[in-house]
Amino acid sequence: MDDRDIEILNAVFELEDPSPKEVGDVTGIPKSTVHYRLKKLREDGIIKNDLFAVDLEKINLDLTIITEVDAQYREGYHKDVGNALSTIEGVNQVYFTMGDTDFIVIAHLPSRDKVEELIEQYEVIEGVERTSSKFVISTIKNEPHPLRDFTLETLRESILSDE
Amino acid sequence: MDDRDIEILNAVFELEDPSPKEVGDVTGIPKSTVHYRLKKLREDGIIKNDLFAVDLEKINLDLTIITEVDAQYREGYHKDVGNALSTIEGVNQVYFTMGDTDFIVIAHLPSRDKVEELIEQYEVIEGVERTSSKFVISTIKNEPHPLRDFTLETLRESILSDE
DNA sequence: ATTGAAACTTGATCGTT
DNA sequence: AACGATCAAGTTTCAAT
Repeated sequence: MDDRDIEILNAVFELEDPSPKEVGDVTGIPKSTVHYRLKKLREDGIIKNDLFAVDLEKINLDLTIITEVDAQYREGYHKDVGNALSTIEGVNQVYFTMGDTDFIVIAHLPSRDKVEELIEQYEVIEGVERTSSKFVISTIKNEPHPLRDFTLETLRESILSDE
Repeated sequence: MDDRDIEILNAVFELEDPSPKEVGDVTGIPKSTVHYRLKKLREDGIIKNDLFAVDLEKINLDLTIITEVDAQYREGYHKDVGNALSTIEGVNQVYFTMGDTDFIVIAHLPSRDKVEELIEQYEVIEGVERTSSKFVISTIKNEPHPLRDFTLETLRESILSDE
């Protein structure tokens, strides 16, 4: 992972639909070299192809619910409760956070009358003690490519730091 | 938007690196038809090409902070505060939620000593009254393709409902 | 690890139904 | 709107450095 990889990554995330040719055109690096580097980045698990983002609004899945789930502490329960939460239909993100034993869960739903159902599913998980949900009125930002949230300098620092 | 589109969408999100050929092979729909349909879905803004997901851990951006930001209510402040939050480096998701005038903000950072800095930036925004942050110990799930969180039946119901 | 050139695959177009 | 045939374009491979 060197400066050249970062240059390529940056181009990949700036372009909407990157390809060896496009990245090559933008960076001036020959496309066969870009191909070689991208292959390596994929092999190393740093990036994976994952095409197409969806506009949730357009398909009626724009109801977003953010829930704080408290669970009682027990050996291994982070994982068990976390996995149980992860497999519930509509659940998109599950974070296990510091402090009390709790989770932040973000889910999408097609309609408001499914909300009760969803929360019920959270509460029925063994170990879960309390849930507290918020409706999202509007999603102001949701960037599928976190790399786009950073400047090139920050990326360089962050990526090259642990070599 | 019909059943055939849903079939194609489903194949697209099941495959890691979809293409007219692959989708055609999987669904049995001729690739020229798949091409035609995908083009339409793109034109309608339902999907957009957005290649490559990153493993944040591998590039030292795996520190996640979830913050609840309270702002005092004023005409148009939802938008102003939301936009201000959105442009802060590292901020990945911003939700404006129901109830009190508040936001849920998810950010990624390269290191813990940048956290103070981040929160400081939240608090300096005009109208922001209070922030409360949680460190994420582990990200149990974060699915870049929300469609993968649903069964085909739910998708069908949800997508076809508003025609 | 890099790259120019060759070989091959496939995405995109077109014309017909 | 669907799709078979065609072609231009891009991806991938390869050999030399």
